[in-house]
Amino acid sequence: MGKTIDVAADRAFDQTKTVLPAEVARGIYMRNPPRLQALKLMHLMIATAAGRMADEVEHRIRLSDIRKIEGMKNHDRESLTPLFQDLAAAVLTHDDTNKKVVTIGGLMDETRIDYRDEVSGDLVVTWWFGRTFRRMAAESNHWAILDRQTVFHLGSKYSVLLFQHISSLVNLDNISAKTFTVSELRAVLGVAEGKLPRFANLKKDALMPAIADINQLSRLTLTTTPNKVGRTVASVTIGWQVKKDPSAAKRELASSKIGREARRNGTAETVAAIFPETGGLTYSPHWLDLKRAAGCNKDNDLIASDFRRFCRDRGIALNARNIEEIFSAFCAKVGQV
DNA sequence: GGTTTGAACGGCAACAGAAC
DNA sequence: GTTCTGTTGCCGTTCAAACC
Repeated sequence: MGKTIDVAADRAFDQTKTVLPAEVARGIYMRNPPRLQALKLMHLMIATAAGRMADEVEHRIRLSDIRKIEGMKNHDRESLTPLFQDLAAAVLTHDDTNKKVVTIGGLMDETRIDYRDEVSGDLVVTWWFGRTFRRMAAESNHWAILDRQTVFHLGSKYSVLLFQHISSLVNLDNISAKTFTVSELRAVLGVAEGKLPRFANLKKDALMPAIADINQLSRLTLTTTPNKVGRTVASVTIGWQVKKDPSAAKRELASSKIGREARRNGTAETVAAIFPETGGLTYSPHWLDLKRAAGCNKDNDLIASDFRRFCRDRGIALNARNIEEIFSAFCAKVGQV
């Protein structure tokens, strides 16, 4: 058994993260990539199975649990069926270069939607992962730990596929960029054959929106550098950095999807601020600026914990509309210590 | 000079989610 | 439940620049 299953089992309690075998995350091995909602469903199913994803067992989830996920549409039997059809059509190709064996198989074996209780508004979905997926998961020694909230909020399948691919590379030592040929990039992004035939379209409609989406909603900042042969783009280097202050992304995840693009482009106001729920202010420049402007020099960790206690005692939410004013007034009162 | 390519711009259908 | 708005995904057109 590979290490990935151990990591998934250890983290099964953590509802905010999904452990994904790197072979799946690097979707370059997946043909017929599913549409966005089906991809999110796949992440939910793998997260639900966690340390048992490689076992030949039945997994189960209720529709009501799917509906609880923010970023997932309000599904019913009719809308779920084509998504499972998508997942059933996804083909995994695993090339074991040591054994010199290529394995081709499905992600899913069988999915059943039990609608006996549909009248009450609930369904039970049971599924068995395909043998190829289970073998891949069992033998996997590399994994990606994905922030579940980010995955469910990403707005296109291109974003999800690129995010899971880059996430599987982020923790590798001494690597902070990877170069993809244009055809590899198409495979990573899951661009169907014959679609977006020109690089200009691929860039404008798939790559750049995905980069912008990931940069806005995740802990990562991605950059792209086209590598040309003459005038033709032959490959693209994608670099990544982990944000020192992810509070803007967290704020965006907590806000409405409406107007997100405008905020991304800087053509609309940013969403209301949220004071960090944990930790100090050392890596939160926005809150540090407010503290300094208020003439306060108290320790960054202490002022944060004191302010959270202050809000808790008075029933003030950390995402209150005027949280910045309240924090500024609090800092001004604390002043120099 | 013809062809290919990237960049910029816009249009349209479909869909999701918010607002009422 | 319906309407409205924002967004995605895809395609087409035009222009300029580079290539053959």
